[in-house]
Amino acid sequence: LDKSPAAPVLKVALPLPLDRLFDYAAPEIGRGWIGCRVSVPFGHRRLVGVVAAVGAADSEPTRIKAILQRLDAQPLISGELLQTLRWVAGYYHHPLGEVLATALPGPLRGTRPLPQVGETWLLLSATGRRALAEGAARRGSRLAALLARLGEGAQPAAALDMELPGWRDSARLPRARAWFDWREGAMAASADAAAVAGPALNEEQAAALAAVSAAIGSYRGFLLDGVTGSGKTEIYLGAIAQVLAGGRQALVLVPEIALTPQLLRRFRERLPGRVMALHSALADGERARVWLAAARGEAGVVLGTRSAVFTPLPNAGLIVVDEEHDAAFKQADALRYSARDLALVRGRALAVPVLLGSATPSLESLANAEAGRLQRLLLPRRAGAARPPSVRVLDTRGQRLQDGLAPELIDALASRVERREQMLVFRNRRGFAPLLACRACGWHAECERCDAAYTLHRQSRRLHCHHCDRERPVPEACPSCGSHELKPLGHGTERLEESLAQRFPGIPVIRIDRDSTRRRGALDEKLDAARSGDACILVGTQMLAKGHDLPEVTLVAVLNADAGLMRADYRAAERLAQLVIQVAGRAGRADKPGQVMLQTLQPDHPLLHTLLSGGYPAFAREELALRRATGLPPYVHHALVRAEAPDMVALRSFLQAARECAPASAGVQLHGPMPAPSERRAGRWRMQILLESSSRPDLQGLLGEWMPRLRALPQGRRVRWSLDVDPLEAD
DNA sequence: AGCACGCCGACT
DNA sequence: GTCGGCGTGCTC
Repeated sequence: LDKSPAAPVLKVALPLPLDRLFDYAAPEIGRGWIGCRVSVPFGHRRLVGVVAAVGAADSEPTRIKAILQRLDAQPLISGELLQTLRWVAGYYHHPLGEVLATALPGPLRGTRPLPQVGETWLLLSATGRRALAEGAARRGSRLAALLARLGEGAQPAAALDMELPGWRDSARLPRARAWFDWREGAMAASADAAAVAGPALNEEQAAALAAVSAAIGSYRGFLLDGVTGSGKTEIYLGAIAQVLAGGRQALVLVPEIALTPQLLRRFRERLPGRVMALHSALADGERARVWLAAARGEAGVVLGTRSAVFTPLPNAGLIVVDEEHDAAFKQADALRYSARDLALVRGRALAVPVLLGSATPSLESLANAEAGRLQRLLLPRRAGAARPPSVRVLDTRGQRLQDGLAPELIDALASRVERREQMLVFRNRRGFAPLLACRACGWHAECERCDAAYTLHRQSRRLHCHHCDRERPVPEACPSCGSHELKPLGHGTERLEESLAQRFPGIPVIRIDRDSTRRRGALDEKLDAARSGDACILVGTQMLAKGHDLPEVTLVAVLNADAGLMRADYRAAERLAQLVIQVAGRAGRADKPGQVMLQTLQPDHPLLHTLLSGGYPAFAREELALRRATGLPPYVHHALVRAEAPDMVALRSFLQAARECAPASAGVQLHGPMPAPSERRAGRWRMQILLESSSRPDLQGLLGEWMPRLRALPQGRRVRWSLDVDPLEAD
């Protein structure tokens, strides 16, 4: 190989926490290498990196090694995506190599050849169609479900994996084997399926869609602010259909929990053969195939969760972020990006409209609309003329609660049980009881490694720490005084399920939380049961509040609605307001008005008043004014250096040194080091330094100077630390 | 991040 | 006498 000083080298970004590129030699170096993956020798290992640039070496020529292998003939990451990922590395002050590794699906981070893009599709053969027509499969069987599904058109195997677990066994049954045809290849396989027509749009919907349509072909940010049930999805589908008709791609981001088979089915019915899903439940190989299909422009619509924001879109036409206020769009570890913010960054770079939708927009997006950076589209009416639910506040001060429920709530539940209706009891604590305490001496079970109480789980008969996942058996006697009077205090979803089932034996109680839906498909079984319309009481956490349509629910009860207001976290009010509105949105339809009951110890809280009298818009106005007056986001910008270590002294000395080496900047205030909100977690002490500025450029400028110094601090070796730009929690 | 190198305590 | 603790330095 030519190693003369003038020879250009590849500047390779490697998946390491080192903020620089490494020089490698290769034959015929030119710009065609940029964005290609290469396997390279690195110390005693071999790594796969991405060529970020080509140019003159800035390391000693003798130290430059040659690459081992070029993995891509054509760039895998190119154009706008590469540009955006560079921007991400800069904005979040994260090494480019790690950013690239985050953006690539797992299988593409290695040296193995790229998976075949063509998906496997399953469709009915002629005998299969006859079998379907004759009802050859037993009604209600998995085989019958598979036949029915394929009767709608060909299906990708991956979609069936999600919707009909175990379908492969059914398809292989000897008597049924010939009913099915397998096809390798493009989505054209199902192009014969006819699109299901959508409902006619009302006036506001038509206006909103027209505004988005007019923006197709250039960048424009929209905030689609529509109450629950106002038909935001119809706007998405309408805009996507137009984009597809123009031969362009659409990217749709949804929170993890919202990407259910039902949503997928709805998209697929309306846009047959065009929708590919991208989410964490997919096998790695499948994710890689969808990603590659998008990169080749073959995927028309990519519907995915947070990480799908890194999907390549060579023919981009539109980006949608549904439930844009949802915290799940912010990655909470490693590279702490906000998929919602990145959607806007990409939209601008791609020159396509970006549609942020929510019934309860984030205050960030509302402020952006206020400042003219987003165009606000309002859908103030529930489609189909459904009435909004009425809301009652139940003051539990001085009340005698039974099983954690106020008498008025019990009456309300009882009357609906009698009428065989559906109700939903929301409680944001899973487990049986949030506390196990000793009646004799006041001791309570506390995690040894965190500053948090153990939650009692009765089903598993264990104490469970929700902060570090540690589990231990329930003690027989109080470890402090030996008394046997250990008593569960408080009511988690598990306990509510039990007590409601006892109180109302004639009606099924369905619990929906992380514990009860751990098994694959369990959530959908439970939601299907609820959607069947049969009378039941649904008990659950946050999971119940998000997105699922439960039109038969006539009563929604929120227990401990104020729990969030006790906390110092300045976003608690926003989250509570969103939660209340979202949960309330689950209740009622046109012919069955819904009732919402909020059980609280703070019935006079101003937030509740504003929210109940003026709805979310009034709350948001007030809260934004408060944020502005008190100098909080979105009117100032935050960055947070978090650090944790088992050794408190090492932790302090790192953050002290960090603070001392911070460059002075008139526009940026530093606060701390101070203890993190939960000061000890999983045996580690946690502290942080908060940066605050009304100017993003000032904040970015400081971080740009500070981060390299911070990385060079020797004290940093003994702690785990990270930077969070635009953190969701900052106190 | 890994991984090697290097200098000090308790073991076959 | 060695096995192994983790501090520190380096990786094109």
